[in-house]
Amino acid sequence: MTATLADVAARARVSPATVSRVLNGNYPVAAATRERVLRAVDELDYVLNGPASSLAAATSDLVGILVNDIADPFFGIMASAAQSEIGGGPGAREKLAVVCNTGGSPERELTYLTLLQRQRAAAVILTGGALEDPDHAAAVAAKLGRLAEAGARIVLCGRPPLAAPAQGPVAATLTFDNRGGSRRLTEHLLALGHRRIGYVAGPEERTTTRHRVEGHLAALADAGVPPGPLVHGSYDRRSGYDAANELLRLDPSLTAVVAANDTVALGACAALRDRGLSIPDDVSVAGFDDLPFSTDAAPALTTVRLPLHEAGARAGRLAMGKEQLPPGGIATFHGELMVRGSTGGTRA
Amino acid sequence: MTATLADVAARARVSPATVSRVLNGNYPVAAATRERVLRAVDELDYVLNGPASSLAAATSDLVGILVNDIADPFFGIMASAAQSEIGGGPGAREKLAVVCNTGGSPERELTYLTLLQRQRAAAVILTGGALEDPDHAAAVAAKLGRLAEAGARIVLCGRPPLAAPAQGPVAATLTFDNRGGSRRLTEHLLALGHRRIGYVAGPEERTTTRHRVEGHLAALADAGVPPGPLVHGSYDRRSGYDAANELLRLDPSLTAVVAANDTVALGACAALRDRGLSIPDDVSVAGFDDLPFSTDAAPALTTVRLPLHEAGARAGRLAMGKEQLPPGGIATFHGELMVRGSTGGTRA
DNA sequence: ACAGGTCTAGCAAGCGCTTTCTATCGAGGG
DNA sequence: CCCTCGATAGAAAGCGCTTGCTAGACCTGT
Repeated sequence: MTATLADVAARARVSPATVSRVLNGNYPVAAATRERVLRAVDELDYVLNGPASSLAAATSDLVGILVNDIADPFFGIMASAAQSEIGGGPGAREKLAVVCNTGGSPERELTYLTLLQRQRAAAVILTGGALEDPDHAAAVAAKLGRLAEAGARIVLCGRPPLAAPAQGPVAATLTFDNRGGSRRLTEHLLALGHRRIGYVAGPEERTTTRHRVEGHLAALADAGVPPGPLVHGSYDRRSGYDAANELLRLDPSLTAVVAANDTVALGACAALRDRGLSIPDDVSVAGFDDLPFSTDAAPALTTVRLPLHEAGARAGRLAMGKEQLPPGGIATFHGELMVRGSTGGTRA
Repeated sequence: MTATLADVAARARVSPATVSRVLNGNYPVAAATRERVLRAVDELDYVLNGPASSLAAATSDLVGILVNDIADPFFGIMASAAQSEIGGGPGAREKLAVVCNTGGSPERELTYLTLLQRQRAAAVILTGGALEDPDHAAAVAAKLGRLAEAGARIVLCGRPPLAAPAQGPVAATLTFDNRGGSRRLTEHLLALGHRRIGYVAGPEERTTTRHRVEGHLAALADAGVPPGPLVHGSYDRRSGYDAANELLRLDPSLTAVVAANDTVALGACAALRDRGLSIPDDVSVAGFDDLPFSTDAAPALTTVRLPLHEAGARAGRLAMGKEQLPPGGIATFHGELMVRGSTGGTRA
């Protein structure tokens, strides 16, 4: 049926061992022999049997990238960047970077981790906010430990480091300074004169959500301004729409709304518009992440730009071992406040 | 180091064969024995060795989903839908749905196909427009043939069927009626009175690009309206921005611009705004796909909604064999015209 | 001319699992 | 009460590849 190593060997009149070595290029083979083998490979349309190879070598060339929502460009951008660093490593044996969509479900996250462990993945990148449930965190930590033990390089990207003992197996952690970015955003609003600011938070129990809320509250506290209403929701447009309405119900005098991310912010904008409120004249709105479309909203969204591409690329490189961080090292990426049309001064 | 089947067998005081059978559940095993084995698995934290298993069984549980741009929600939505159908098939052995980002590069597409073949993938889903280069098309067709031969189920989603002989190995093809959708969109513009319509096309040599252009031209031809300027570009916002400027340079009297997709349309809108033109009063703009953010643009984008989620889910089911199409079957999804604020009548 | 290197290539032993074939044990049927 | 059959479990032969070790062949330097 399909050609095997042995077939190639026979055709090239060498031993299977030699073919394997030509293919892996990690052992001296005379140029003439190599040539002959390569020709045979070509003529037979030979394709290495991955499972067999992985079994014998006890490693595979799979690299898993876990994302919470593949339909969200926030993850798409990071995954894309990571993948391009992993794909065609020159010289290195081709790796297969695959993205796994957990959909934010803890079970699926664990399932994927198990499947990757089963495949003896060479590396695993976990992106985006982590769930704060202690049980789940422990389960993930345990799995990661198991994976690392089996030789996988673990990289966290856009999520905080694991608690002390569990962080051990993690090769590198890239975090976003969500707290700081959020704080600067709120400071911007305060500087514009806003005093009644509503907050549309992301899903509860997520690190990202908590950090952004904390930054917001810290800015308010520093300014001696009491926090406005806060409601939680998922990271989608609909949730932003509903939340904005709820916020306004809780406090009709709001002059600004800060959202968990850009998508949610756009939903909030829609709700405000539907109520006949003008942005930013009646209410200012701000998002987070600075996804590509934020600039096309009406008005363009004030938000915090996160270096998603850069972080993803770095994560990819770390996963490939192309770059090192001090073991268990942590690098933090900071956000940049992008002031645009959706925020403005309060009416005097 | 890591526990193996044999370890589990020893602990459960049965043979490896029995453990394997319990795990695969396709052979009668006495309840008591099964119980004992399961306990041992648990106690040892045993995780099946994927490569070994795939090697012995000559199949794997990998399902590849190829996308052109993972950062583009167009693909993200399809991939997400497909993945959720593949993920937790109840009963069935857990499959690992992985998405591979080709970045639109023909080489990477082929590389991924080879890697999936190497892994003995159980199924492969190719999404989005295909390159029309005959050499590449032939190479892809050949690879797909090889994959199918090795037992992989092939599903095309959002791309036209392969040319006659090559379509053979393809289990199912889901196409979008890009031509029809595009035609209706242009008809809408014509009905509004537009006669000078510029077109921002996608990358050349892509089926999607060609079909959308054809639909547009067909509508114009039917109405006896001469085509306006057309420029090609990639599927990103920047490209839309540049193209719109170019279009206006070619014909300053344009009253409407149709874009290859929503992202491009938003770029075009930005360009028009920067030139001080009002949408839709001076120029109408239309997109394609109806991605979630199109509705938040200013003004909201008139576009053609494609049932991305539905198509992706169907593709996932087909890939899993949960659903059948007549062999080599083709299903076509139609787009729905969404008229919103970005298009309006021409000034009388 | 010979001992000691340096290069290449082959042998063969697995890697951990699946699966066919065979063996065993009881339980009915004759 | 012996034999046959169904239900379970085990033995063992691979699946296709990698790699440590060994074996020639050839080249140095002395």
